[in-house]
Amino acid sequence: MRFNTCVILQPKASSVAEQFRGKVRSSGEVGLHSNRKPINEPQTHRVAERKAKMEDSSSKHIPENLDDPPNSRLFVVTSRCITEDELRDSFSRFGGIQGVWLVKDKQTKEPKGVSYVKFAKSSQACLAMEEMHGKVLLEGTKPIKVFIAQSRSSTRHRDVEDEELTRIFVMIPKTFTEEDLKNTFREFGDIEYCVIIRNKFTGESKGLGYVRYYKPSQAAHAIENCDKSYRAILAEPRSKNNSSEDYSAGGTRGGEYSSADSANQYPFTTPDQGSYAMLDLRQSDFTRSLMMSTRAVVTQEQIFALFDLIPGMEYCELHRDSYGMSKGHALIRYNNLGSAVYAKEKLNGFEYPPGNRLQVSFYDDGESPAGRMATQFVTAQIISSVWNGASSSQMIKPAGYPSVLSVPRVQTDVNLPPLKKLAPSDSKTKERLFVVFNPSTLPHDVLEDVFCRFGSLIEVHLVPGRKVGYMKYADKQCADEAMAVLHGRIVNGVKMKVMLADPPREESHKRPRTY
DNA sequence: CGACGGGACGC
DNA sequence: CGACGGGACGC
Repeated sequence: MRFNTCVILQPKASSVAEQFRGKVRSSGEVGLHSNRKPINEPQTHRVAERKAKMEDSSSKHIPENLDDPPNSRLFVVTSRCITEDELRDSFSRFGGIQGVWLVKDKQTKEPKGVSYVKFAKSSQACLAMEEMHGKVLLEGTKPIKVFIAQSRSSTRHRDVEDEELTRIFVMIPKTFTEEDLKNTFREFGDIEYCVIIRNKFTGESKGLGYVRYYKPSQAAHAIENCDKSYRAILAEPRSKNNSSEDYSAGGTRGGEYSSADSANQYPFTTPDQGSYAMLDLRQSDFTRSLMMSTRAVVTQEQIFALFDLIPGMEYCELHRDSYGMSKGHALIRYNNLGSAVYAKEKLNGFEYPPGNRLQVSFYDDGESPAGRMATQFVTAQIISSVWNGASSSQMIKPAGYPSVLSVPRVQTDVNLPPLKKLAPSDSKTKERLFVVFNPSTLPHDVLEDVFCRFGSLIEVHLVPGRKVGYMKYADKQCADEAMAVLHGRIVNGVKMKVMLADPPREESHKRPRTY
């Protein structure tokens, strides 16, 4: 036992956050410091299988990786007369000490009253900080101050605040509520609050969240021990926010749409939702009205039924041109812009009756600046959202709607089964297909349209910048059938190789618990 | 040939 | 205020 120093622990506040970190003014210097070499801590290295070479132990480390893992090193301000052994003894009860180092003056070799204590884990360092800060180690000396050491590469000279050590940033299922988040992470410590990052307009979770603990050791414990699939890391402080967060067309910033909730309308166009309330276009007849032209014989009832497939139609009238029956045009109006844009997207070029392509355009032909803006805006949302899973399929009428409307978008040399619903996005993937496109990739929505038809499709994933993608299926047989039917086929002029995907890179993660 | 792996909060 | 050592793997 090298416990020959009487360590006096003065009971004080236990939370670092509450404690006063007063200045230490060490006056006299008692030239008592240990000159012995650093002692090898029983590290958990498994270097055993090396050539027998460096067996003479006591020559190596002070830990090489000073900041590995992050926040595992303490910066300790003490009396100048503290020894390395005394420090080590004081902190060893928190476990995992990898090194203790007293800073000394370069010239005089006198200790400067500051030292570093390296732990194996951040949680150990944090706990030691919380417990030891403010303690009096040597009778008659000032209480010590204990901080997480700045990383060696950092040039900052500020103390690391608890604020930076108590909030973690995690990836969670989109279905998680704040309650779920709290229930998941409270096993690691007392939680001050949980926040889920949501789409500001729709409230839809982005699958990311923050958990604020009361103590750094709790946050560290969570990061070290929570399921790896949460990818927990320390959250960057909010204050020094990245200066450039632009909301404009930011490329991969998709997903800014809502899920359906109200019965007969597209949620992103409900009048009381602010998406583009600023463009006061919702009540404009022009931007909600479509013109349909046809050369074939159609009846008022047929056209009505067709455009009524899109929710929100409030007016539809067919006008026959002279000498009836050979030509006609119809005026259709919806009660919201989104429905009108969607109807145009889906029905323009649609063959009805078969062999006859309908022409559908905006009544104002999209020529007004406001109309163009609105069209672009809503179209962008629709393209990425319509076929995007269970929530959006709610707004599609169950009978016939999808299969009828998707016809003009996809041309292929194979007879496709009708559209099927996507599997819920949190379904477990049972099989993945790897698809190579030649000469170029296909749009996401087209692929979803094609690959969903065998059932249980969870998600289409296109690899950015590559001509390949992955199709995730919740059912193996569905995936196999898709592969059998689609391999080597041509969709919209693009030939596809459809293969089983290699297993994803091993990451030994358990799946997130589902409560 | 043709391979995935991610992340940020209205002041 | 109170901040960064000693010593050198071996293809």
